[in-house]
Amino acid sequence: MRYSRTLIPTIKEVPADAEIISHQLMLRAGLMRKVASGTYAYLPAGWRVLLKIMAIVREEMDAAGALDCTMPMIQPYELWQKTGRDIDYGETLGRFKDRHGRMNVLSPTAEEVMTFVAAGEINSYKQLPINLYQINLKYRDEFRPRFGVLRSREFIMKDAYSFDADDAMLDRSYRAMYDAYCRVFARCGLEYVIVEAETGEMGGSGSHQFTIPCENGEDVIVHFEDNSRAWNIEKAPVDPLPRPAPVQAAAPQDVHTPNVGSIDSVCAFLNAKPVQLIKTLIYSAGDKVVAALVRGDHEVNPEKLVQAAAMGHIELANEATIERVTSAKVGFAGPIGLAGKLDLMLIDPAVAAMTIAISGANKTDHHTINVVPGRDFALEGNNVRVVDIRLATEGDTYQGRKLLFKRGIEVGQVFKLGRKYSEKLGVKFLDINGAEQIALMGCYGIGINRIMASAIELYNDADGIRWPISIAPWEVILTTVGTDQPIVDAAEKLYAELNQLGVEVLYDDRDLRPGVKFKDADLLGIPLRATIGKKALDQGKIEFKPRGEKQSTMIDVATAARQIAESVAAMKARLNTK
RNA sequence: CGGGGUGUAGCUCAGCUUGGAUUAGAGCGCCUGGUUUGGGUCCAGGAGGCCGAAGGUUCGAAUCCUUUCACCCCGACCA
Repeated sequence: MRYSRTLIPTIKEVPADAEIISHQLMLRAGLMRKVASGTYAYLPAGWRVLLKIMAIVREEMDAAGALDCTMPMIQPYELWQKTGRDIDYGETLGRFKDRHGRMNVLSPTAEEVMTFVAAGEINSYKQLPINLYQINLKYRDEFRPRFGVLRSREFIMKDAYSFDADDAMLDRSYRAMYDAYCRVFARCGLEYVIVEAETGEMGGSGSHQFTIPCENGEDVIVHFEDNSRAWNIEKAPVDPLPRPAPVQAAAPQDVHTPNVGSIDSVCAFLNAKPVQLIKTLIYSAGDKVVAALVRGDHEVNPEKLVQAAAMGHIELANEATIERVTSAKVGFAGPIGLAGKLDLMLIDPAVAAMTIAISGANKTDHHTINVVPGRDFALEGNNVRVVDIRLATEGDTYQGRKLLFKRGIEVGQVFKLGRKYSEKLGVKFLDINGAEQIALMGCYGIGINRIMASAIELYNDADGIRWPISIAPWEVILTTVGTDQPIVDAAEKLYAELNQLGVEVLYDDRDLRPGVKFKDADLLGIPLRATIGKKALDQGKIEFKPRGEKQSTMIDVATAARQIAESVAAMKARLNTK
């Protein structure tokens, strides 16, 4: 590709509305432009990067036996109603009515269609296992798109769906994807961490996330110091605190705390610390009401809560429900005498481990002091249980080992879905005995754009991007200094030779000062640069230099193309075998 | 959806508090001519704006008021 004939609109200044480095560099290097909040146009150089990432993903998926296909982006709403995800997804699900008044969904993911299609075609155990995948645009009407391409409304995802006859087969399908993902991210040149994850709205029984640790990540990774295990914050387990020996304490007593509802204001008013408080949160699950008790300085982990409650979709109760259950305004719920008015009360072990606590009094503008868990409210009972329902905090332990936190970007996730979708959409087959069975499923996603952005987050310097060669828009940039005929002739010849050898080369043939061309080359982040200038060329040499290194080596014009091609191959091989 | 902020040239921004001599500006980018050629040359000339939109106040509005839209940040939410 000749630089003068392509469109790579680099800019010197940092765009005002780009906060994180990958977003800034993608704009500055002319890879993309914003069209609206959360939607981007990819320009030629940026699109080349995405194409290369997709090619790697395809190769590894194909090698793992998955089958490339494509599903419609516009899907009938009824499919989503069948699985209940029209509700679960909420406002994030993009939908529109067509001219006939039919409701449609803009695909945010494709479990429903893929399962629907599979249901029509799968009817024998002989067809299993099978794994279908696509690389396609996805749409999610995010509350708040941000961080450039990391949380956009429209993005490219590879999503694969396996259909399996039994648990062992699902395990194998899952493992094949897991291994393929390791290869994909290694080949993309990314350092990644695999974390144990929750399945969230996807449903299912097991999940791992592939995460790129970096400062600007949105996900919190909880891990052992030696990285031998890591969890998504949603999943991270914590050791329960030991139950204290019984203490002598005065009887519980209500105190007047006018208009003091939040933890902070209660602490200020009663001169207490959050650790001394019991936070009582009221949730709804359909028509059931659940209370969740955590210590004042802890947060409820919604995923753990859903698991523990086992009532399906669960959300914070509305004001009316809270007032009905607690007989008080919002902000004054407490555990004493509450269990009888609920379907379920879940108590975090850290609350059970408190000696003397402060809680809401179930009376507007009142709190109760001298609350002793186990004495003033039961820890066990028909509808009362002590169970881990909180988010881990830094300093917590698990299996006696310290838990550390770091941030990361989620670039891929694998799930065992079980029968959640196949049952509702009818993926049935006859087993070897002629008995009807419902297929087990797994689903496996990779965020293509996120790979691009996280590679930049990981590899950049003051001059710009430093692409891993496997996903760089071009492998080599050929730069001429000056426009003397011998220079141009040598460059044209080398350009032709490199193309012949299959090297992806961007030939900067522009009549610009060398400084400008070098700056553009560095900003764009092409891993190797060949420079043809008068002084060296007079001695039959050209300069060759990896991005980011000061020193260039002189190579003979005659053998330059071959040497460059060898360097490219060596760099790629290093990523492939990692 | 709550809180905060910003909309002025393609980009980054000044001007707005205190309305009028600013004929709406600067730097970068763009076009023309010259100059220069190993890390974003220099000189000269030029094109480019309903000051986000709509109402209002005023003799007079980029500037004050009201409404609205868009975008960004924090939060809530989220595979």
